[in-house]
Amino acid sequence: MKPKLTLKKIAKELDVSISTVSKALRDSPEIGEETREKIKAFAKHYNYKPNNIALSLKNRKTKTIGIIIPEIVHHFFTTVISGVEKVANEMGYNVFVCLSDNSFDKEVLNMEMLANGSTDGFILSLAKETMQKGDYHHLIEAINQGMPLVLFDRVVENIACDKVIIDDVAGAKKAVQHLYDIGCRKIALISTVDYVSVGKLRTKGYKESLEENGLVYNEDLVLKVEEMEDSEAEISEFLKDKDVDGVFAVNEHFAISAIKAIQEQGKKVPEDVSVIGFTDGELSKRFIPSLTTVSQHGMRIGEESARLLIEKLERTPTEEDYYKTIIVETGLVVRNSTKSKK
Amino acid sequence: MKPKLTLKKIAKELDVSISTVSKALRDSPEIGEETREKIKAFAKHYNYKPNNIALSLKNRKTKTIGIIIPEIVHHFFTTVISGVEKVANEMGYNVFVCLSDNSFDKEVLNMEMLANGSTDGFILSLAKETMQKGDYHHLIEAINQGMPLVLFDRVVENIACDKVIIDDVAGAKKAVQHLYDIGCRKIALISTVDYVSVGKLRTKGYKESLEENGLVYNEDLVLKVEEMEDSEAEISEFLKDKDVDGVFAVNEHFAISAIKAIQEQGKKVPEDVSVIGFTDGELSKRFIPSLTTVSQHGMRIGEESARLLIEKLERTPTEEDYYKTIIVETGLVVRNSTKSKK
DNA sequence: TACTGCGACGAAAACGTTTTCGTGTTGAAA
DNA sequence: TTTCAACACGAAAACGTTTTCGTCGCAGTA
Repeated sequence: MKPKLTLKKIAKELDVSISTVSKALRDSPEIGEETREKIKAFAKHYNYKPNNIALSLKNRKTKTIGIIIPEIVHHFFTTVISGVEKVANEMGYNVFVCLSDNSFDKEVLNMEMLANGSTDGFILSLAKETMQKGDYHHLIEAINQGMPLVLFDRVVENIACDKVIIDDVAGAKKAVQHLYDIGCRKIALISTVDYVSVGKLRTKGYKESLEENGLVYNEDLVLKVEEMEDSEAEISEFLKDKDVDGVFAVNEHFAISAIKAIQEQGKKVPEDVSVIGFTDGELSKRFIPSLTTVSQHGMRIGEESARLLIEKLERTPTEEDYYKTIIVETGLVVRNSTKSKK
Repeated sequence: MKPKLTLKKIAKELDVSISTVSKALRDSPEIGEETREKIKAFAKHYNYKPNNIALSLKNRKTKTIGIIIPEIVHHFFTTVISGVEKVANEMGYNVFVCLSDNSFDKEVLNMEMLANGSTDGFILSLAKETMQKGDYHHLIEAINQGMPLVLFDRVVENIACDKVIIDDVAGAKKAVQHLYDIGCRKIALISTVDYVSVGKLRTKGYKESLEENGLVYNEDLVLKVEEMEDSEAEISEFLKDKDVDGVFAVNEHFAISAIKAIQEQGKKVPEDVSVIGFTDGELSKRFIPSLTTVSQHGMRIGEESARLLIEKLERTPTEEDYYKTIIVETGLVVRNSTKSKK
């Protein structure tokens, strides 16, 4: 109900000037001890808090970073957020999360919104629609305007900014290699359509690992799921009567759908077919059988992204500009959806 | 690289005054057509976008609402966010998401941050630690300062603000009634500690439903889980050799832990024991057996919350102030973790 | 000619800060 | 007594907008 205390009101109340109040509160030696204490006591008593907006306008910086993610249901993204928050808070920054819902328009809108003063820079994982369109003008514009940008996970090559990614190829190879090691020889791949960079790269890793182990790549064993919504039916159809002993899925949802399909055919996981996923989420941990997965260390990705961004923010603009790409190692978490080594 | 176009720069460039530029861009009839077109063309060409911070400062409103949630891993909260975003965007508002990580301090920090100009109001679900402490001074302060506040899900009684909740008691009764209807007579409850309001209320519903059906409340059949981390072990211990034919768990994690424990004892779900959860998340849908749950309609909760908040924001302050509590109906989603009716 | 009215634009205040640069009052040194 | 620091404080600009209220010139009217 009280209309917020300002410097001006304090000044009026205590019959001093605004500048005196400001200086007193910031412990300037310019102000006499008596006045200073009086002002500070008053401010404390009435719980004065400086107006952030005014500060931002004055300083031309907001001490805030934005993170735009395509969807929030993926556990991976939530861990990234945690990582970003962690280091941002340590460095005195606040974090605003925005969702693009995988929509190009919403991504652009969010960026414009954040770029017009609300934040000092942002961290972004591209929306699926954006990658499909291949339209990155909004990124370039932001960069040109001097907004630092860090891309993570779903990135695109020729944009001049820092990037934090995992080695999808290596991760996929790790997964397929593990399947090979436990004896699988007929290994299927369930991936996403190719314009999602991770789908493409993980497919590449799958191929390479097959080759390295002397297996041949067989198109019949590869499914590229189009629609997330119908993925379950599509996967079930794909696996029907297929002679496989291992499945590598590029995310945990696909992996679970695969397990269900396999069980419905009367086969057992992992005895008859071993299944391995990507992204270590809640589902992977708690499903029965629990899933062997390639873990992405979302937390670390978030931390690195935030570190890169803040580093850039706090550098004097005269320093040389160059861009880094940080690759965060993947790990392999072995659980019960794959046979044990023989 | 270019230091952002401002009204002042446009004015200088075109040799008119700042006010003229501002008016021209807002299509004021005060400005002659020729000048107006010239200015608009220039602005468009150089992609002028007004500075949000300056606007916020001037208008004393940000057209932004904040939502603070305790944790992001619960699918329920993510659906609430979606709901909030949906109606907020429709009404021309932006949404900032902040996490309290269930920590009291972080909740207070987030609120102060958001209250100092960044947002016009917020939507909040209380952190566990806050409810445990019972310290709500930060809420009261915010309200006193004229920041509208909407609480959802984890609310507290005597705070003067709008609230959006589900009828936890009724939802719990629905669940237990369903167990009764399919023939269960020895029904266990797995709940949280009582200071989490939902735990308390759902326990109440459990009791009431037992009574209504002529069953007696038996403390031995009730577990209040203390630590989320060790919940699995705790639940397993609790169910050991316990003679039950139905389990009502107040969230999906507990429900799944219960199913695991039951299966480990060599019993079958749902043949020997029926299990029902609360909150309809990803896990419930995809677990095997899929979970029968009480669904909370997070999307609608988010929508209602945003609607309430914006309504309050756009009302002239002279109008009468009173507070609503909206109760969103729960639904029962019957899946495979409960027997079918006989 | 003198007044009125209007079209087209500019000056300035305001939002809440911080900060630079005064300015007036002391007390002490010369 | 004069001069000069030191001290304690205030005025004002600046950040980027919007908006109210001029002001100026000119055409139309009496």
